[in-house]
Amino acid sequence: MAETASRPTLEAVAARAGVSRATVSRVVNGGDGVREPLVERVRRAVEELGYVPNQAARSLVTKRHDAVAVVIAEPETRVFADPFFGLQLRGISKELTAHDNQLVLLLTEGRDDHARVARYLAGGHVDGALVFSLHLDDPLPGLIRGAGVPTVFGGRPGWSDGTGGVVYVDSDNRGGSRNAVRHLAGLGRRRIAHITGALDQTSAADRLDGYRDVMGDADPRLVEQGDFTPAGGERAMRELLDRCPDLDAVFAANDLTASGALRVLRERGRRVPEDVAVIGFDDMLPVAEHTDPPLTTIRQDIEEMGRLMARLLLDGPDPRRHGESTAAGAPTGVVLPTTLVRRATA
Amino acid sequence: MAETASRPTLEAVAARAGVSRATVSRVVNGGDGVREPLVERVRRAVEELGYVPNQAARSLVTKRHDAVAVVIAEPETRVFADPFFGLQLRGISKELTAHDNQLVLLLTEGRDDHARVARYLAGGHVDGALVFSLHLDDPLPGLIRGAGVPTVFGGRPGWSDGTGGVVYVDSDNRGGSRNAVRHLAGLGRRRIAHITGALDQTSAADRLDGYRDVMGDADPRLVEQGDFTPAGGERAMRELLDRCPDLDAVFAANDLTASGALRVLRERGRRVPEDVAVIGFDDMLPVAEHTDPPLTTIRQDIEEMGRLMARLLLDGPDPRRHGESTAAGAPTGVVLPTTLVRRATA
DNA sequence: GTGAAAGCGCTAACAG
DNA sequence: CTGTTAGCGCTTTCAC
Repeated sequence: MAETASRPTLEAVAARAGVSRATVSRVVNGGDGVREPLVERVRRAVEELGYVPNQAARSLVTKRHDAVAVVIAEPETRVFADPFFGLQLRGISKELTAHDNQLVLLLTEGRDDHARVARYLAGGHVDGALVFSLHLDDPLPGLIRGAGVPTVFGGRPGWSDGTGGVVYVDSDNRGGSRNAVRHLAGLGRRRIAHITGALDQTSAADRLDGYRDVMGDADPRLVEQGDFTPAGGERAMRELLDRCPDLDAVFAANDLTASGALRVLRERGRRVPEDVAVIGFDDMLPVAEHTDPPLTTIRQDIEEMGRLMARLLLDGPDPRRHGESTAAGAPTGVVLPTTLVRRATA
Repeated sequence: MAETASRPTLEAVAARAGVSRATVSRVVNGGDGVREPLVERVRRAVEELGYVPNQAARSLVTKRHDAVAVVIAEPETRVFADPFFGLQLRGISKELTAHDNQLVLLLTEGRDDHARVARYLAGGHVDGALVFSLHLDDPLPGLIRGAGVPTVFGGRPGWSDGTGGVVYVDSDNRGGSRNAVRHLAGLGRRRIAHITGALDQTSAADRLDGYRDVMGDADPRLVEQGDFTPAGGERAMRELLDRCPDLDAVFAANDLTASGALRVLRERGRRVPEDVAVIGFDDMLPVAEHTDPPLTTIRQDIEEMGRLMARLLLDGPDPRRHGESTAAGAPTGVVLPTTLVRRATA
């Protein structure tokens, strides 16, 4: 690849404006403490020369990079199969942009990549990291914490090993789940089944907990494991129907799962919502609006989660020594509310 | 946000290994021209100290960044609604990683962002750019070419203004399209309709051209405009059915569109494929495998497109003065083949 | 083959 | 308020 063409330096601008490099630097960085006429002259010189600061030189002295890494683990599975991460990225990007930070995307596919990511983060190339760690046993979070970079996690990490101080943003999975099941119960449904997500992710576990909160010690055969995919939803729905033909409602761990369940329900001749009411989770528009019939679901504001993660990283609580307890001693998780969106299935 | 903790420098490693900074530098950068025992000593020192080169310092002198920007315009519309960009990103990421390059993600949402991106690219922060420009009238490509950064476009740009030398990677949309229509014709279908994509994108235009290549001057009422979304597919399908109740096949511009069309077909009581054969484009697995019935479609290897874009940027033809004609004078577009994947709808 | 020295372009004390 | 002066950590001639 080609080298970047040589661009004008501070020196050049200074010469043109007839001032010192330091003055130009001051103006470029906000212009405080420089008298108006000079500011003006420098601005013009910058303009005329098309000067853009050299970030490398700046970083070298400031030790800041104005860049944040976004680490997404295991794209092979879900990533981009549903729009989840895309939306999250959008939120992150907006917030970072507003703070003049760049987004360095790190996608990982396995153990080798973990080492690579850890090395990169430890290398101090970025000011912080936003990490999506999907699985309970993922070694990545540990590596990352070891790297000593301020980090915010997307979704509650599974390894709450008591260290506290882990910063994360999550939806109120448990509460939303309760809401869903209560809604179903309010509709008069009594045999409410649940298709879980991949239970090695806290979001799935939390949603299952929410279901149990409301259902108490209901028939355990009403719960079947899914994996957040339509195919998993189909499989689980078939299983459930065979096992409990009398079920009259299904709460699916996400919209994709619900779409699979819906397909099986139709195939088996159950009317939705007359015979079986269905409710999903996520409110993934392209999915939820186009199932047949349109899906009632629990909405989480995914883009906002992304934005919040970035904000937390940039202004966050005690970012100096992330990983320790804060002064308050509290683990700093932020949980966003969910809302029920009613369409046609429940 | 916190500053990056201070890490060991070249100097420290040199001291520890009992050599000069220059020697350490040589070893770190491949170790050519350094005698084996010394290499060994330095390696150990690096290891023990956990030394990682400071990229900013290196860039400052080499003027290279080992970083590539990926610019995705207008996320609001399609991006991440279908897995297209995600897959592409994955391919890009893999290739960049293999070349030790970082991926800087630039998402844009409007005119303001354009200026921002142009400034960033012109600022020489990255060694090159991978750009997805969706719309014919997008000003972004122009701005980017003006920034003087080596660039590879994803999808054939619409503004082939005769300058030549534009490097891009695209699927054989037109050929794939012909293939689809011929397949339908081979099945004995005669009234083959086409639901287009958003026609301000070259991929949609090319697919329409392919359809016409085969259909010649067929009934123009068999073509209805869509927009690459399921909703657009539904709308267009309804229209088509009203206008030409005798149609016996539909070629949709992408799988999402086909899924919408399928829904309407079912709703109107047409059996697929008996009454109406349907074929899509993309082979977006989560969509194509789970339509009802599973969708026959034209596959394009999206991840490979991404990988190829990155490869082209990194080793590309005459990258020094991108934008000019190459020695051969040819515009350097790379077009990837497509294949027909037969499932149940055609 | 190895070391010494000179910057890369910028910011941050510190003087003036 | 503005200019002068040191480096930031690294690569790269250029001698030895």
